[in-house]
Amino acid sequence: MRHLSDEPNPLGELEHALLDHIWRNGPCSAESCREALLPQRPLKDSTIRTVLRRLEEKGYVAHTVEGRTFLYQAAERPTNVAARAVQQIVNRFCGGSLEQLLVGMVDNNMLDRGELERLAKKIAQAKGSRK
Amino acid sequence: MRHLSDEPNPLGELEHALLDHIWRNGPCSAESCREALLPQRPLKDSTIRTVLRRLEEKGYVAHTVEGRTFLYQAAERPTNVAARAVQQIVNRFCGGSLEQLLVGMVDNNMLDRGELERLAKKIAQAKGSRK
DNA sequence: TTGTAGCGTTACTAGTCGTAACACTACAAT
DNA sequence: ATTGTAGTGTTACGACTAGTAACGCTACAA
Repeated sequence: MRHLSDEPNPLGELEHALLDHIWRNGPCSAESCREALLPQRPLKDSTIRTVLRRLEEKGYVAHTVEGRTFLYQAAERPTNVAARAVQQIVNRFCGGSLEQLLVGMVDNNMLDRGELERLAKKIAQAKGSRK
Repeated sequence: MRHLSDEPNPLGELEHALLDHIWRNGPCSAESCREALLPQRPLKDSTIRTVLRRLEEKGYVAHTVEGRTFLYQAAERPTNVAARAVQQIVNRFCGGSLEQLLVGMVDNNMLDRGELERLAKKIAQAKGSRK
C-alpha cells in the first residue's frame, strides 16, 4: 500500500549502481553499463535494461535514441537528488529545522564544529564568485 | 535479495507515525499510541502492536514492562537518526563530501548562503557552551 | 469464575527490486 | 533473399517489506 504523499522514490542497490555509473561516465547504452558492472555483477542484458527502464520511470534518467540504441543520461545532478532526500529527512526527523540536523551531525562526530564553520565560509565565498 | 551492506533500516509511513508519536510524547503503551492515531488512522490494537514490535526489532525503540503493559520509548533522538541517514546520502550521492551536499541545497534554494553562514556560527557557539 | 486487557504468533496482501526469459524488429553480412 | 544478431518491449517470478489484522493465551479484577 504505497502512499501518494511519499517521497519521490527510493533506489535499490542495483538501481543505484547503474545510476552512479551514468553519473560518472555520462550517457551510456545498456550494453556499456552492463560491461562496466560485469566484474562485480555478471548480469544478463535484459536485467540491465529492465533496471534502466525503471530508473527512467522514476525520473532519474532519460534516454535518447542513437541509431537503434538507447543512450541513457542522468536527468539530475547527484547533489540535487541528495539535497531533496535530505530535505525529506529534515522534515520528517528534525521538524524542518536544518539546524537541528547539523547539530545532530556534530553530536555524532560526523563533522566537528570547526569543519562546519569552515564549510560555511567556503560556500558563502564560492557562491559569490560562481555563476 | 536484500544486501547486508544496506543502511540500517528505512521506515514505512505508519512506522514513522508511531515513532514520531513516541518522540513527541515520551514512553507510551500500545493502547495510548493507538488512541492518539485514531482520528487519522482507525487501526486495530494488534496492528499497532505489530508495528511497535517491528520498530523495536529495527532498534528505534525499546520497551520496559510496567505492570502488565509494555511501555515503548525511543532508543535514540530523532536528530541522531536523521544524522546517520544523511551520512548515508552523502556517501551515496556526494562522494562523501558534505560540502557538496550543502552546495546542492543552496542550488535548490533549500537554504541560502546567508542562512548557512548564520547556522554555522550559531552551532559553533552553542557547541562551546553546551554540555 | 469469568470478562477482559494485553501480550505473542501467524498470516494475508500489495508493492518493490533483483533477476531474467522470451518474443519482436531492423540492419548486416553472406 | 535469408538469416544472424543487436537491441528493443513485454512479462514474470521469487524474496522481502510494510500495512493490516485475526486468533489464541494468560493473568488480574469484579
